[in-house]
Amino acid sequence: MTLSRRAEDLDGKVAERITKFGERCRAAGLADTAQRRVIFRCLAESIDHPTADTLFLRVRKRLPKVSLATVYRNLKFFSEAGLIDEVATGRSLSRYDGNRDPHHHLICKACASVADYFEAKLDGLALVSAVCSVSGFVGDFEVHDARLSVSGICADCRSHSGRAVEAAYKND
Amino acid sequence: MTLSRRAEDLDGKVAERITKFGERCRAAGLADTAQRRVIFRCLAESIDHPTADTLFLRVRKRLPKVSLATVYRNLKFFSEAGLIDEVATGRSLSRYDGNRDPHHHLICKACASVADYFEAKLDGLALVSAVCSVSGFVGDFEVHDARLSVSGICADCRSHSGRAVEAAYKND
DNA sequence: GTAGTTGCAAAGATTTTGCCACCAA
DNA sequence: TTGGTGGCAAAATCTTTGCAACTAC
Repeated sequence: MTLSRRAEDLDGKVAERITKFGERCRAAGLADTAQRRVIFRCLAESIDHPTADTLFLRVRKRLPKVSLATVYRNLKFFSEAGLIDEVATGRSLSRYDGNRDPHHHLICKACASVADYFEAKLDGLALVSAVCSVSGFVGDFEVHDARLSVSGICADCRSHSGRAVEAAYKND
Repeated sequence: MTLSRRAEDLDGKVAERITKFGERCRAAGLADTAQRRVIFRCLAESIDHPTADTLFLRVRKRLPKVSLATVYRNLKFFSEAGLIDEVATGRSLSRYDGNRDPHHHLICKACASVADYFEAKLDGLALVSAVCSVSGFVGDFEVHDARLSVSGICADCRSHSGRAVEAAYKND
């Protein structure tokens, strides 16, 4: 596994997201700054749903003077503007996802890593449409999105008996 | 809405969980102390998936001398022992759920409140078996559980245009 | 020019830990 | 007894904020 998305993705949707970031930013009332472009690009190119701190380390490689506060601030702005998602992991550390296309998450109970899980059959199972079947509401709750959170143990933790995969990423 | 579960639940599964807590605790190698019983009981009787701090305030009503550290420590122990769940919310504040029966969550983007969502058609077992049609694995990932995280805007936030429901609970 | 943005440092919030007295087994 | 547990306070970690300098529009 690498830190970057698969090549076929990079040439497609990810590249498009990065290209359109500037206009999406302005549409949200946010100035199009160098820091924001790099923060978004680093997140969009990551497949590991990084924490703010992990992303900061990656951003700093391209923008050595960037501050952690700027990363935190903009992750929050992006999230509020719907440009990125905060991942629901059940851990207190916030993780972010630059891919807002419908997909699910595999969350490791041992190392808290998060992997994407695309499964057309589940969309076919009508999970999301079942949830939103009544005009986008469940009772009084206005449904925006429904995702699967699949929890268990990732391959790395099973083979290394609990050693945190995260460790490898921390040395960014 | 109240802070306690519906009466028909209280007389049933919730009461049973509380009754069996002692033996479940010892089975997990944890001593059966007064603090642990109250912490678990307060969580099991809550329907709002409280944060550690909110739960601490409720526990303190029954055990005035309890410390916040004890609540944090035991929530972690209970979670590791599989007695409770940490709720995946996409916010940095950890929330806990004393109900480990299969159910889903409605997570408000505005106030971060979490409500339960029971739907027989989408019950956890059906999801798990759908997800891991091949012997409990998705690729190399060992699946333990699969839940829906439904995000959107809760009734309170829609009617009060964003006022945090949480505020009501904070005054425990 | 002006409003919005950044970096820095400091503060705030959340969670964990060390240590000794105390309690359950 | 005796190892596990709890309370307290301090530390560690994570996130937000105030402010002066800088930048996009």
